[in-house]
Amino acid sequence: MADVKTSVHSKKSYHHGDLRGQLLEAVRELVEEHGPDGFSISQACKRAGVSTAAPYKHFKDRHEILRGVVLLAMDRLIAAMQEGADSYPPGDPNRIAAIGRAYIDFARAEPGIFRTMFGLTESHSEDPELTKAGASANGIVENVVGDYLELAPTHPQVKLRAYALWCFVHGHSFLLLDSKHIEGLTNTEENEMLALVGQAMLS
Amino acid sequence: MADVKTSVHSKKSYHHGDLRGQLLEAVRELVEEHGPDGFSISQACKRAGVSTAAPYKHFKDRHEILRGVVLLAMDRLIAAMQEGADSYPPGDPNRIAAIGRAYIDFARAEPGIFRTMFGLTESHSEDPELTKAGASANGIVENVVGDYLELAPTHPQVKLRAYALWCFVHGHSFLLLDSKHIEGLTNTEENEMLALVGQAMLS
DNA sequence: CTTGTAAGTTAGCGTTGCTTACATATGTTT
DNA sequence: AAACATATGTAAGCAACGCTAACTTACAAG
Repeated sequence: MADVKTSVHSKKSYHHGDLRGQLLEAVRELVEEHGPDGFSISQACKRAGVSTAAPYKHFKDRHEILRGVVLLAMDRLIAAMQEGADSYPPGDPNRIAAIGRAYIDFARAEPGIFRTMFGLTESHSEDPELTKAGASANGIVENVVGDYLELAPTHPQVKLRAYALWCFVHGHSFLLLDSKHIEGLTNTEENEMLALVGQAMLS
Repeated sequence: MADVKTSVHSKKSYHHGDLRGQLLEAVRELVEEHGPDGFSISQACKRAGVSTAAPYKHFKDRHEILRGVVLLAMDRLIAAMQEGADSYPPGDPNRIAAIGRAYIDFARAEPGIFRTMFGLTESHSEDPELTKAGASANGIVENVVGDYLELAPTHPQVKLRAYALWCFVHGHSFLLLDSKHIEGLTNTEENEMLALVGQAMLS
């Protein structure tokens, strides 16, 4: 029982090592296992090995915990998108498809978290950090589209096309999770569709 | 208090008024007011003027109530889409944009319900009625696209393009709710984008 | 050593989802 | 009409949950 926290330091300090981080991880797992609202603070506490009152030393309420989880997920998603983009040289149309694929792959790999990220009723247009993260993701797409069209990322046409692409990829990701996707859509067909839409949107 | 039930007559409602319907309506209102998970059975019971145990004579559990609310919303959405399509003659490209606009307008008009419809973690690919409703909505789009392309609605190319359009509209609707939409996107610009995407996807 | 503060604990309140047992209204049968 | 079966409501209560209050412990600085 006591060996859990010895991972951090030698002393058997029955003050926790990194409870905040462990809680975020526990909630992330629970959300992934049981859906956006299938988790409870109690369960997360049980996983972290603390009492149910402990989290309130680190988070104001349930919502703030979820916010933390979503922020970390945003970082992962943005990193994946950027990585996808960086796997092709600037101007290469494959860059755009790579970003879309990273987005879709993330939704497939972490459906619970993905749902949570875009399911928060409150705080989405309010929270500055979340807004900033969203803008960051949007910026990646705009940069790549701008490179391709050889226009500034702030150009209205670039922004509109980037947004249209985002709509498509986002919608597809969500429909995938709801199993509403077209029957028998193979991976190659999906890639073809991505390419087709990208092509259509950027010509 | 008692006059509520006198409205209905004999055959349909045995005992009191139409509690099932009243509960569905109460939950719909609550979901719209407080978000997909901001409602409680207790509150709905209070609105319907019954005890908290009454709903369980009509619904198995909380989830089944939500399912009923979502099914009714599906009917409304499908009706709106069909109405949008019917406002233009077959083959008219405006038909496609009209369906998309109906979809988006629904999301804007009933954001809480819209979120709920596509936020249910379980039962989406499982529930036959929901699947059927989803297929029905999909069918509307496929029919219109098929008419336009002068191909059968079951033609692979029709299905793929219809799906791509749906992805776009669905994604845009969701991003709208999350206030992630492009800044200063006017209605006319939105319509232009709809037309542009429709054009691009159907050429 | 004393003391302040950060980070845990226990105990408990109010609400929720749901169940069990009981009460009542309605239609059908006799 | 009386009895029954069924549909539909209530009352009471349990377990789990979010969150708070009050207390306790550990560490670190003076």
